[in-house]
Amino acid sequence: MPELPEVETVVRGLRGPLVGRTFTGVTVLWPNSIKTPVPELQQRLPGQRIEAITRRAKYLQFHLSDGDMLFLHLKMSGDLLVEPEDEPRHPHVRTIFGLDNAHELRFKDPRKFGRVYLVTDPGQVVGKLGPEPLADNFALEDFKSLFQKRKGRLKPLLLNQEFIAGVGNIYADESCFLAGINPQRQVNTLAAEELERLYQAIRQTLNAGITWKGASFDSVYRGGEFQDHFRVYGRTDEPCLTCGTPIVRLVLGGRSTHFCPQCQK
DNA sequence: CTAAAATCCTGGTGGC
DNA sequence: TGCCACCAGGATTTTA
Repeated sequence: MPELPEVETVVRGLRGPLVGRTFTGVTVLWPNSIKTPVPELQQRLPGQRIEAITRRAKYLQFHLSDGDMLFLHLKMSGDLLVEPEDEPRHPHVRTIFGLDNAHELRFKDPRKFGRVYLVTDPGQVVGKLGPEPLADNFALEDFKSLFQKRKGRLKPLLLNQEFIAGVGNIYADESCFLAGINPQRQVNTLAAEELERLYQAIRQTLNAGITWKGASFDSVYRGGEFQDHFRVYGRTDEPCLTCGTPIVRLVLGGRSTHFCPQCQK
């Protein structure tokens, strides 16, 4: 559920406490989450300083002093905490990164979907991702060109990270509503004017999510307030805020999808 | 090629 | 109140 705005919020919160710190060790409590061989991770990470923390799609990127990149993906339920090493750990902490200031970076992840990668070549992790929708140089024409030769329904395509990066289930539904486009639409039938509305809607929705510091609910990520501004997501059978028609829920591409059948054509 | 289904997981929910 | 079946959901893998 952490999507682009939630991950961006986490990244911004971690820069202060972590940039300039040096890792001292790694404790792995749930080995399935570590996508680099654990001995290699434990051998290479200690001694590396955090030069910068950035975001790509829904990944956190820790730029390290030896040229390595540490990637963390929060997936469904992940969260990151910086706490004093003598403070008791929450039982859902799965990986512990020791720091040089008697603190620890703790990867808390109840559902165990989160992932950790340490690589020299970032392309191994993020090489196939589509463009960042909020990048300054991501223009309307770039967005339109993504749809060349594409088929299928709109919703699954928006969730495809190789198509466009960082959009997840919530922001896809909210963007379709704002654009007035039914998520079931075949993308090869979208008019230029509709693509323009969708481009603006995606950027506007993601920016709103960042402004509200992401969405918090279902005991997942906490701190943001975007959940109070959902127009369709999770509002099944409730009246559309524009026209009063009950919001419809159906499953598209295996994901719950919410839309107003009156406002979205 | 597209598309759907299965997979990984567990806290929360709804039914009884 | 307690038990339990069921579900969400990002990304990957498998099957159609």
